[in-house]
Amino acid sequence: MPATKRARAPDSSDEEEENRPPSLDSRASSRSPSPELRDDLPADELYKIARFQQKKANKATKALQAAQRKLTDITNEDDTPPKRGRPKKRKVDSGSEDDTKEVKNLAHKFTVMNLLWMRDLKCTFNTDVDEQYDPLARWENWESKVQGQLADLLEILPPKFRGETMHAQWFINTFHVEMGTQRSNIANRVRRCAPEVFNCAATDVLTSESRRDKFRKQIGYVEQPGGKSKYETFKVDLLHKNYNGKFDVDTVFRGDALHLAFAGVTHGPGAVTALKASGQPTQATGKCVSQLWHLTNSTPGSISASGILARWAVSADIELTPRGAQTGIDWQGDLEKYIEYLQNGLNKRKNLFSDSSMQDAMDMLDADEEEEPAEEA
DNA sequence: TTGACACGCCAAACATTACA
DNA sequence: TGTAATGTTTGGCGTGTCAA
Repeated sequence: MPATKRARAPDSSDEEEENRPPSLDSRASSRSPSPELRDDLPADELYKIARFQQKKANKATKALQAAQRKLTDITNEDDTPPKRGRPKKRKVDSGSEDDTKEVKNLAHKFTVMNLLWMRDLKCTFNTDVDEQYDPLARWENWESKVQGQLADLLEILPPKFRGETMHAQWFINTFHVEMGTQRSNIANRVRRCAPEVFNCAATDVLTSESRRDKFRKQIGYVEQPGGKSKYETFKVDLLHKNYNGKFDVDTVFRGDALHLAFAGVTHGPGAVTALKASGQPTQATGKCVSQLWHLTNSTPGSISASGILARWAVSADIELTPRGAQTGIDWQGDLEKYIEYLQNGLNKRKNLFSDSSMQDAMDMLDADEEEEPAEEA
């Protein structure tokens, strides 16, 4: 076990704290100015007011439900005085063995196929669905991001886990822990595959310094006038097929490294070698997650995660954290921008794609006439 | 048919940092 | 200072392949 000193990366969610609505605080909504209702208001204004009132009602309901859950927690708590020393781990509540196993599997799949990181996971699970949530406005603010996460979750959760079960402590904890484990596993795997993926010597990716020296330009590092430097989000060599120095809608998310990283995650390290040699990821001899999860198609989340993992694998960062401790790259922010970009592209193609490969998804995006994303313009 | 082997998943142990 | 949170590593185990 290498005992490397590690500086805790600042949580990228901190930045969002200011924009974060106090969703469980009913007093907050009463501070907000209420739109004025008049007879001569146009339909779209009336719609806005209806949404505003609906949100207020939802907030009040949420506050009540949160209070009820808290009361239940307190009631269930053991009231014996705490003993000295490290307390024994208590099993508060738990699902059946089969349910727990299923939740673990769902969390693993969700991490790879939907969101590598979730914003405030525990809050998301305790947030109630906003019926007025608009997927097209998902990335506008913190609240809609949470609703987007919730929508993603509800899409993958079987009916038996929706409702009260997904508010259960054992369920949230299991999902949380397993997302972390899965992140760690795939990060470890992708980095192990890095020499194969990037056609380089093992020593090139061995240390933070060697990766920085050899690959930082490929993952978006640019020097700016005045001695400053930064990492680009979209103008990144390895995201593109045959990168020509600028963002290209025809080749972005087509980089070989993305395909290889995705193959490594879903079919195992052996598939990376096979994909490079024959163009097809061979079937792993053991069980691979592709089989376990019955994967039939890629998603904006999985394509974005492949982009992040491919970049991170050859970055100077030692750990896969929301914000890189060595590079300062906001990995979680970049991930969300990728998903936003891909989803916007897909929404313009009638909201869905059911094709069987990442290539097909990219082909659809290719046809899109979208120019360079606004934040990179 | 069977045993050896390769491959990949997973959970537990461990390390480190942040925070109360 | 103790604990929670987060991430890494690794050994055990399950599964598929192949040769004898």
